[in-house]
Amino acid sequence: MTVNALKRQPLYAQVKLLLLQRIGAGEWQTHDALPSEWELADELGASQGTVRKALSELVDAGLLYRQQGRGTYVAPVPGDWGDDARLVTPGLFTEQPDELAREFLGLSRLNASEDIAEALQLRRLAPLLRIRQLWRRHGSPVALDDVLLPAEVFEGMDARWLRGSAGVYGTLQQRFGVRLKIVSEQFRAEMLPREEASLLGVTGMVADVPALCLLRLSADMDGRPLEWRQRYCLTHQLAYTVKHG
Amino acid sequence: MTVNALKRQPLYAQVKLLLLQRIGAGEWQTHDALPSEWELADELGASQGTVRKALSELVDAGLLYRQQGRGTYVAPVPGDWGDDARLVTPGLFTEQPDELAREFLGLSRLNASEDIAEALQLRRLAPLLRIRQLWRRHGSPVALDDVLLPAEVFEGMDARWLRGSAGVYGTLQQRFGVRLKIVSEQFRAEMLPREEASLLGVTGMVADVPALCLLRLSADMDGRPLEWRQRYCLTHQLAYTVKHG
DNA sequence: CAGTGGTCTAGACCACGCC
DNA sequence: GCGTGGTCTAGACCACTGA
Repeated sequence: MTVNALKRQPLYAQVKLLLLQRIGAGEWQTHDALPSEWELADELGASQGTVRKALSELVDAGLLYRQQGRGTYVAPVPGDWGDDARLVTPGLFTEQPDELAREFLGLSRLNASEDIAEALQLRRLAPLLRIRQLWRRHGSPVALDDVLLPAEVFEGMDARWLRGSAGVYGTLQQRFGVRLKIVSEQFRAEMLPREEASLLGVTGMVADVPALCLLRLSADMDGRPLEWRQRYCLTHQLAYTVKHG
Repeated sequence: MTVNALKRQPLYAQVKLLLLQRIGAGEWQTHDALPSEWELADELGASQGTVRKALSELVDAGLLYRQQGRGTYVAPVPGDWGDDARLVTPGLFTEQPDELAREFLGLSRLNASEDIAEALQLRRLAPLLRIRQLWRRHGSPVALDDVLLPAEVFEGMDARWLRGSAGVYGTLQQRFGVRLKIVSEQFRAEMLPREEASLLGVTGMVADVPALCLLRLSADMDGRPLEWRQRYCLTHQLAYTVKHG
């Protein structure tokens, strides 16, 4: 490597970081081809094998995909359900899931509770952005999201962006160059709280409904936690399915 | 490579498969060191880099672990909760989880329902082994497992083995040389059924309790589905936490 | 056919654990 | 100091894609 021996990081890690930054900066758009492994190797003064190792890790991380004989491409940003999670019929693991329609409900501000401040490594009562959105399947509400983001990091967030089709993760990538990665998720069964029941259209006689409550913590590629998401799912006839590695 | 060019598999894949078989056969025990990368390379007639690639994939798959400067070792078989799942306090992602005690309840036989037969790629009504076990935290029941396995594959299963500390996955590894890997999991919120409520010690006035219902499909390293597990978790004060890769 | 990713080698050097 | 895993290189060949 010509220059970048500044840090005592392995060369492939430096290459990976550099590519990560250039992808984040939008140098290549989704489904654009990167330069070939040899071109990158020349350009960065590393060998093809070293570049290949860096690219492989980015492929494993889901940021790139490869096609033999063609090239290496920028992968689309995963939607708000991630690459591996879907809502399908309980017990049927091979079922093709139906598409969910996203409905943006609102963008507001609030202050971090103690738990959330700790998880996001913020001070208590730190300002947060709250994004609410509803998921519908065949027109019926099936899930409700509360997405909490550190307000200082995402200053200038515009509700109009969130009405678009990109979802929260897509918007963060496009507007702020931040790519989130799920760190940890918690699942619980709860009786659906009143406010959420109302938003999910569960009212009247059948008000006492159990709901799947998902808590998600996500971080950027450097590991800085940036998202706390709470999702209520109606799993009366559906199951929250996660495919493993 | 000297001989093994039989299949049109890459050499590293053949090496990986060979090591997988030798590990499964018990050639090395848990925490035993494998031969060094160079020794394996000599022995198998491959280069160190090729052996390294095979080992790396086994490390990624969780079967081996490495210690720089020391060696490569056989990883312990993960417990019935997997490497990444725990029960912790909701909202606290960094909490150290308390240990769960496992209580074997029984081994019985039944015939596969349609769903299960399909998921396990068996004929309808195929015979299954059913293992029931209870999980306690600080003495209180918190989860109940029904593990269903194809009876023909695990003929000779002995209840005494399952009383031991190895758990289901440990027993399958030790007694049958089969290592399972979680393929997919489904989460739902349900009202706890009567039978499960009774086993979990939820009785009387507070009988109407929501429970987290987990459905898990696992396969061996060749991808053959071999386990259908249903788990009810009491998530009143706990959350089922999954760490992501 | 040329260009790309995918595999493999031999050899080198580094960083770490341990005696 | 020695043996281990961890990195890096240069060069080779294969398999696939698309003009």
